[in-house]
Amino acid sequence: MKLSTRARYGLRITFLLGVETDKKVSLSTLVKQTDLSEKYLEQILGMLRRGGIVESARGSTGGYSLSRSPEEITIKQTLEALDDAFEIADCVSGKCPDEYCPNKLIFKRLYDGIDGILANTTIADMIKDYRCIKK
Amino acid sequence: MKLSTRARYGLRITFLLGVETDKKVSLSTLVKQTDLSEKYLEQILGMLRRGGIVESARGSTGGYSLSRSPEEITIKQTLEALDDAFEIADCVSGKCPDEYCPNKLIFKRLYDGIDGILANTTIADMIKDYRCIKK
DNA sequence: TGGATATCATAGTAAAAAGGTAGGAATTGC
DNA sequence: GCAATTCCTACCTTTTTACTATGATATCCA
Repeated sequence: MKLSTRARYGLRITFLLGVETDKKVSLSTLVKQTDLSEKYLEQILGMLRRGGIVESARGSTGGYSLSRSPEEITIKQTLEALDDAFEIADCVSGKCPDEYCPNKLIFKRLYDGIDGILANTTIADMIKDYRCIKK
Repeated sequence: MKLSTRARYGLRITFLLGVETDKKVSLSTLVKQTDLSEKYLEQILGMLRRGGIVESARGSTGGYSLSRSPEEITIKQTLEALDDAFEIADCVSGKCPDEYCPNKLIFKRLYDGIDGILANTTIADMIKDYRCIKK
């Protein structure tokens, strides 16, 4: 039940792009801000792009930016783009072979709790929170 | 963010023992009820015992039983015995090197949500839920 | 038009974790 | 003493994680 490091980095990157709304930020700039290797970061950005979280522009003045405003990007969407399913167990998605699985209800409850938080928190919230603790 | 299979099995075993309160259940009986290998099950039961969830009696009339009543065993305690930390990220436990980590607040929120559910649901609740869907 | 500066796609790889298996020792009841 | 049980722990195989590395492709601009 841990989040992958990729998910954590990805969330952080999305946050960084959220702070710079509407500006294209190049990979090399993000490398400086995160201390991650260029290639690894690139891979994570690729996932975020394919997941519809970020947009990219190629060429010498290219870079990355959020595909929507931070208010419209939920943490759930971001984590999903990074392949982090947060699907506690197969019970929840109905793949459980056992119709009367005793775990089913508790897992469902847990899933709904997590889902509610992730789906109702956006990148904008992260930014707001951050500005709050920085003061 | 998936629960380990060990955690799932362990929870299920705890549930099974909860149904048979105060009776000693032997490993071989549990094998029949779960379709898991004897040795694997034994390992899981060992963790539950060391975690204070189940008690065991050796010898030819031995077996396993819950160490407390189902009402007094939370899902959280059970999962902890099975090494499933559900500690989303190090941020939460204060091991984050970055004092102003932008992920910190969202992860904290998530952790608290999960923790609240797990700490307030017991094996007795699982049994009640189960009897409910069985009807 | 060519080269500098970007992103894009994907293969490879070392280390760790997950998911078991296996062998044998210790305990208890009869 | 012997059968039935739990206990301890080393080992093994497969999958996943967390990167690294290589090269292709696109765009701007002098």
